[in-house]
Amino acid sequence: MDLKKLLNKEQYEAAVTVNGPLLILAGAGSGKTRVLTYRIAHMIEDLNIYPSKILAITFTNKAAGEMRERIRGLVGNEVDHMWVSTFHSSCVRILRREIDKLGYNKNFAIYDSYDQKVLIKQCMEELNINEKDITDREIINKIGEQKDNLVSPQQFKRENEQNFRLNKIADMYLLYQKKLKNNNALDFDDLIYKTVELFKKNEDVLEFYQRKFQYIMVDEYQDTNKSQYELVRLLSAKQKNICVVGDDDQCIYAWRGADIKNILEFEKDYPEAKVIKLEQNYRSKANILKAANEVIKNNTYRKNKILRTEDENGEKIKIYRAYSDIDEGMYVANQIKRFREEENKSYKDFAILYRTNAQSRVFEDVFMKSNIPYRIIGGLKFYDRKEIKDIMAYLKFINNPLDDVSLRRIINVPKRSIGDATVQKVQEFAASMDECMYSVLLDIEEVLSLSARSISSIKKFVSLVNSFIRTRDQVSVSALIKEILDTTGYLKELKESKEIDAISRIENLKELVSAAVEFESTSEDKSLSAFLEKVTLVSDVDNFDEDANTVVMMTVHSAKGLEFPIVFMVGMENGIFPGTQSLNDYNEMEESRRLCYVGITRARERLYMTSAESRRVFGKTVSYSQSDFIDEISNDLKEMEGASRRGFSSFGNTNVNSRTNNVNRSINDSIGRNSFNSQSSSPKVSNMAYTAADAVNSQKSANDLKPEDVKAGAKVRHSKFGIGTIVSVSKDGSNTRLTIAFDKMGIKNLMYGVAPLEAV
DNA sequence: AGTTGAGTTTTTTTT
DNA sequence: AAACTCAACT
Repeated sequence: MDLKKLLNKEQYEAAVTVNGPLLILAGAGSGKTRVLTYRIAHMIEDLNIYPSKILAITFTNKAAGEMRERIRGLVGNEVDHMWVSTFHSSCVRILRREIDKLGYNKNFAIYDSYDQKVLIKQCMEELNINEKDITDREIINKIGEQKDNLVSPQQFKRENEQNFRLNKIADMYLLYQKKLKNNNALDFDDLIYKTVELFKKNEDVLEFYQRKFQYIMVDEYQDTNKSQYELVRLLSAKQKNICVVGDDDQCIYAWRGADIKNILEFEKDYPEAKVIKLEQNYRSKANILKAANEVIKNNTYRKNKILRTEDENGEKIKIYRAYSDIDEGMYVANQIKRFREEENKSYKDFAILYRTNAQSRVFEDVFMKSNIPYRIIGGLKFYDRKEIKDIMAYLKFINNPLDDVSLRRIINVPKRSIGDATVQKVQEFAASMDECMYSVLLDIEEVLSLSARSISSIKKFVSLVNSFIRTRDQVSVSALIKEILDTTGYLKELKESKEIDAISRIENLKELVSAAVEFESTSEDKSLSAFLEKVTLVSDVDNFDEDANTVVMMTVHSAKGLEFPIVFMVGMENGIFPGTQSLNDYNEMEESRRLCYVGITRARERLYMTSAESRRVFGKTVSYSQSDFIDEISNDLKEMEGASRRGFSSFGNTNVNSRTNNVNRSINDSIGRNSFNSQSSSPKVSNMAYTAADAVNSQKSANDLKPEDVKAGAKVRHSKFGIGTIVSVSKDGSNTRLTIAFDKMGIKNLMYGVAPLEAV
């Protein structure tokens, strides 16, 4: 293979460095998948390395599938002997073979976050923990954090016995793990944690996999957490043929335990490591790339790296400040229509990227009305729908009858007169015998406190599920699903139901059957557990089909690894992106900025960044200033788009009618924050359109509270909150934030120069 | 056992 | 604004 012709100098260097530790710092769009693909092909074709000795770990199943196909294009079906998969899938594959060594059964269930929550609630009940004292979410997060960091329940308990709250959570962690094991189930974090545990406790098993995987590659290394780091370290410890690829600037999963240190300190872990930087970008026009560089350089904790391109500048980045969230949506819709008419673009050329899933709603409404076909990636997934979850619970239980969580979900669905009270008794009896509920159901007569009627209902249920369990290995998954739908009466109940969405639910169930049929025709392993695994571990992006001709909407997180000709980053407002949580936390702010960097670098040709002066959040109207990230892009790279606003004539118009003024003022008053400070506070933005907002602002700056009056201890009057005392003053960029304790209204955070304040 | 209604909470981001 | 929870009522 003539790699020198196919790759640039750095890429070539990276592809032919096969032995020893290698860190590839690959900027966005620098062709790292290309490098990895050729690297592997080179290993197989030129160096005659057995494909089965190579392990390639990617971040998503989609990335894995794509890489596999690209390698197949180079080396043919040899690729099928290689492991190309995500951390989670690889671990499942290992655990399916070895987990009995940890005392689990090989057909273990994988609990998704829903199952996890149910089990946590059960634990809370048993330990008498009130939701009001510690929320289930806090507990789930804390336990997840421990698993990401490889802290066992025992260790966590030992370390926190002094702390009342953490000690309680430690008890929860202990009980939760015990229950998981009783249910023969692992949660997402366990998949990694237990694999590491397996390797640490069974040297022979570790050695086997060390010998098997002599060459290891990890993509998106910046997003690995401690447990994933440890897994890779263990596997590569013997051969040290470890190649990691990543971009510290794209680390956006710190909240999930991703440790940016893993990449920044790779050279410390492996002093003999070779480091190669890929800084040549092949994706975006120069202006977009420059903007990305300008934004990210504001971060301090990073490797210095500047992306460059030989491509032309291209269009400037378009900035649009909408009047409202709906206006923002219409603006985007109009741009899409215009591009289609004037430049002959197709729908699939556009992506709408936002910070949170909830933001998709407005765009859905607008696009629906404007007849723009769209798809949403993420949010409520197909497999999260109630009817799908019900049937999936049947399948999970049939596959693993120890699974009490699934059993409880299906035992009275559809209605078969086994009420909560009955289930509760069974559950308690099972707990007292330290057995799973199913085994109690099998000998239901032993539970003395049940009525004859309950017992007969349960017996019917048991014979029903037993028939499923018997046919489990005889029939295909799709046939099993159909049988469940029929013999349980689930479908019948839906058909007779008067509920409005019954029809769409039936449609969804049909789709589930098709999904199973599709699985049967494509998957090598056609077993029930393979199906369940696939469904549980597949993310929404994995199903993203770039050929379907629709506009696509997703979070910036989901967009990682993807690219689009025209990208709209919407909701670019302080309070959303960066979110309120980030505004006062340095690390969060840096992560937000990295996320912004990821968003910008998704664009190939055109980038739009839009915001709105007012929007509805939680049913309330709020107004946020334009994102500081936009200010970080210099003026010669961006231009303000059409300042046309309904209700205003805008350019240079400082003559604002008083009605508008009052409306804006009351919005600001109600949230104690200025929506317009960004423009007025950035004098460097010179050639941008003057808007009504500026007039409001200049008017307001003439308020009665003089700069010398702004100090802690000073008494002030607010037009709405009354008299208060300034508690603290803090500079935040070009804004001055005041914390004021009002006599009647409590403590508020307000912005000086914006809030209607006067000295007292 | 199931339904209604008041009250509460939700938003980060995902395998 | 919508979804969810909990309790009191049929």
